[in-house]
Amino acid sequence: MNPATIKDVAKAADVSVATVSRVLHNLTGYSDKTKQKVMQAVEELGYQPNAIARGLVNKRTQTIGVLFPHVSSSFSSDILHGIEEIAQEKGFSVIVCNTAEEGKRTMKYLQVLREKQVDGIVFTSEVLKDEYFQAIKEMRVPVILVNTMSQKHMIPYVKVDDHQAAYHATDYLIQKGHREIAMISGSPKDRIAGLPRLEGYRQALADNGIEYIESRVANGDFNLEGGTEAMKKLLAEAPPFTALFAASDEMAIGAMNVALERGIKIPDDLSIIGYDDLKFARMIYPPLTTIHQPLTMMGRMASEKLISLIEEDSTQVSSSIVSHHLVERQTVRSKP
Amino acid sequence: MNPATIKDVAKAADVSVATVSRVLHNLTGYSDKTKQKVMQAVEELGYQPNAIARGLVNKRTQTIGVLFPHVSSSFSSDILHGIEEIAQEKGFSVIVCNTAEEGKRTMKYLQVLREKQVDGIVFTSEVLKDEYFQAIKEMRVPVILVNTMSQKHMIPYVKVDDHQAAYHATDYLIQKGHREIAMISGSPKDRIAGLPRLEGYRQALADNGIEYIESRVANGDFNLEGGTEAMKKLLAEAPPFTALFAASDEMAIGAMNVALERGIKIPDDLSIIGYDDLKFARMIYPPLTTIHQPLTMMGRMASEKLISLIEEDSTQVSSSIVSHHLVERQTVRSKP
DNA sequence: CTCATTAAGTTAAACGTTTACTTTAATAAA
DNA sequence: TTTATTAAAGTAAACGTTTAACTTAATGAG
Repeated sequence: MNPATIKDVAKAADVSVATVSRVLHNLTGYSDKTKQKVMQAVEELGYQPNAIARGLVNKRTQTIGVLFPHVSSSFSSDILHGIEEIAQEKGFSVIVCNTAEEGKRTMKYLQVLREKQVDGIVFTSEVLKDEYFQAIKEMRVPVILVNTMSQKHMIPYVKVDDHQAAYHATDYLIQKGHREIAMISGSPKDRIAGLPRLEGYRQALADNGIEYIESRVANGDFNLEGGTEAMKKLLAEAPPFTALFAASDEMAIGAMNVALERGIKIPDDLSIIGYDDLKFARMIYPPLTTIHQPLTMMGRMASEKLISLIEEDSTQVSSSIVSHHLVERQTVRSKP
Repeated sequence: MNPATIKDVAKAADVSVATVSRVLHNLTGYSDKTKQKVMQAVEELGYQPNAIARGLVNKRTQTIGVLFPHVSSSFSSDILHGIEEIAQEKGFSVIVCNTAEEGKRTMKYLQVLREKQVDGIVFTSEVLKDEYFQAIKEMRVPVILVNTMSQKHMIPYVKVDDHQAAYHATDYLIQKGHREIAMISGSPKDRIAGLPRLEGYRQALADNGIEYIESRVANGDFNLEGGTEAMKKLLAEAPPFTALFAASDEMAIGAMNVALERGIKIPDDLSIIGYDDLKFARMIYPPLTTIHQPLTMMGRMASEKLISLIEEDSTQVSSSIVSHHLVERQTVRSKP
């Protein structure tokens, strides 16, 4: 026996499907008695509405798609967590899409999401290519960018101000008395997370009258291995430094590990500040001082914005720069 | 102008919708000439099929639902990664469902998944209550369990043998010459991940003629704080020990941190082995020796099994015990 | 030339809802 | 009593596909 449909309920309650539908939606146009009959039939048959059929007529699926470059990173999953939380609260489901490195599957996924008629899209941590923008535009659903942005197209985004956050981190080290400050950066070609952090660092130095020395910054590609390599390079080639700003926690940890191996004490011999505040930043020893990005909250905000765009069909775009904050743990200390 | 439908294509190509549908599905019953016309119309109109409408008639949505207790844990996201990877390869989308602690939202989500007509369900890391089982049974879709199992119901699962893995970890310490071995466990009430690991530990001791001392095991609830608390308790109350088996990496790290704070050198003074091999196990210093659970692969396997269950409608259940392995890093050393 | 076969195509029902429109009957107002 | 009003329902179209059943015309066999 197949699952009960609204027709079965109607038959069992001896009314029309329209009436059943009305009862189920709490509309008007039926007596208390009919309502009882209907409810009883629903109960007996274990009826559950079919959202697919509903979606077909409403042209609404109550589903959003979320695109990530790496689903499994701690980073993405924190954002996802926030998105999912709000979505479910508001009656939406979320389809996760792993676009893989370089957005290899982005176009493919965009098409799937279109065919599946999602009501909106969250696009995270990847640069929004023109091609993507066009595809999304054709779908005529709202998008919201998280942890990325587009200067070319007016699309609402949620992100922290990387430049400012990097400035903050660097300035913090300076306030602690450091003047020889190295940096492990992301790729300067990355205009979203790479360049701005590098520039924030430079600006902070400049504003404090500290000379920028190019050999004091090394690119670590945001990951652990990159961090250790960059640290080794810095130790070998850069003029001595008493503090280090790493543009990601992973790189910070890579750097800490080589320091540890070489007997460089943290924070006594070297102060380190990271960026991201991933879960493990507080797990390592000593716990990492870092820039906290409120990822879960950013996910929530994005979800909320997107859904209001969907429901109110409002056309106004509003982006949010969410504020980072610096969490002081134990890897930075004042220079005497 | 609304998105083009198959009717629009039919009109533009001057054929019936049935014909369009057939050429789109590469069936027979049309000439080359018509195919050209249709393809051209598709092109011009930018037609994309509507999966919702298709789902309604096919009774297939090409979508699976995945239930997790914590979406944001590194643990879950590795599994999700594997699931998503295979799913997309096979043309399925995945809806993520965060059931929250204690499965507070599990029933609610099961209902959503039913209404959305998912074709199958992956249920992870949570005990399958009777209530859940009934709900899923009523949906008449295949389920597969990951990282959990049910002795009561015959449902295929993918997991490692926790008892055996814990035995392995403990035995490894013993082979390294340790005989005073403490354990930080999960809750013994947890029959999936808690008890079996504890029993694996006990069994390994027994098989090697080592007495089990109750005060040498402390419950750390699988998380960091629990790990640090348990470690403190052990240090204070347990008879001295030279090695420690922690039933999760997080707890292992918690323990390592208190060791570090108290000047206990790892592995010189104390050997530690963890369980899970989360991403950060190799990031910390010294890198953690631990039991590797192939989470991504488990996700892949689950996805594959589920989809074959969906597609072949085969009714045979086959579970997989996947093999863990011990990854030797730098937190264990032989006792002289 | 007739009949069967086949290829190329069309028609229309079905999937499970929602909803605009219509009908029916009861009640109230005049 | 007649007419308007209202509440309680029913009817049927629509959403965008797929597909079984049917039609038409061309081809070939006998």
